[in-house]
Amino acid sequence: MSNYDPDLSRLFHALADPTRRAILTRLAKMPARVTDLAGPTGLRLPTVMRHLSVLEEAGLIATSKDGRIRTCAIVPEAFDPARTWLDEQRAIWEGRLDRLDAFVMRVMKEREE
Amino acid sequence: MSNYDPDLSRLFHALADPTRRAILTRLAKMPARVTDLAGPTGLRLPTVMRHLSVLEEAGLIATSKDGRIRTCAIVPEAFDPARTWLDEQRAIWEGRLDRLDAFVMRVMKEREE
DNA sequence: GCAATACTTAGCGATATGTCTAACTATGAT
DNA sequence: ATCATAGTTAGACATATCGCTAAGTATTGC
Repeated sequence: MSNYDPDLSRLFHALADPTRRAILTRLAKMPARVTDLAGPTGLRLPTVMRHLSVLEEAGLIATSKDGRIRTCAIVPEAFDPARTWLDEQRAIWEGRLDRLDAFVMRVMKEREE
Repeated sequence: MSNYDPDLSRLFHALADPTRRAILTRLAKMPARVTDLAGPTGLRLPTVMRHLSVLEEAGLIATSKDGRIRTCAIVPEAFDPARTWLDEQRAIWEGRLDRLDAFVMRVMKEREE
């Protein structure tokens, strides 16, 4: 089970902040510069920088610098482990339902006899 | 856009802790008492209680008390908003790819002329 | 009744998080 | 060379988080 994976913790933690989610949504549309990202948030540049570094350490964005401009881009595959974990939980839960179904079926058959 | 939804923040935050994920995986298999959940974690009861209340406030689990025993159960639908948000991001990103595709197709057609 | 069981509450301490201001570096434009 | 732009670093501050111990309450079993 991947629960104790620190990457997964970092990923979910990165997604737990509204500003960071807004930045991701913005970047999902197209890459952007740091200042462009800061604008809509109403936050100061250093604050946004911090959010960006959280996102980058979680692998959710990649950045590169050209001259004095840093361009940020989303890394779509980075969302996969989160999705996979959610899928796993659902599978476990559904597996439990399946076992319940099997149980009910068995009881019903026994009744027929 | 649901980014500024505090529920979503609470949800992702609840999922960002390995102990809480382990608890959820355990509960996905079947409901359990508080002490049963605490056992595998190696953490003290009050600490586990805190995790449980974070999970409950995020809507991920529901608990009920019978006598002196509190039983915790998973709430599978509670994962949906996280899943939905991830889907939305993917849709936005894929929409961008689609537009890129369309652009490439147009350029190719223009070249043919 | 009394002891054991199963939480629950209160409060402490270390560390992490999210925000800011102030001062700095590097690059581009004139 | 000078100045504006774009980002960076350093440090402060309030609050939140995660773990703990110690001391409660409420139920159950003998």
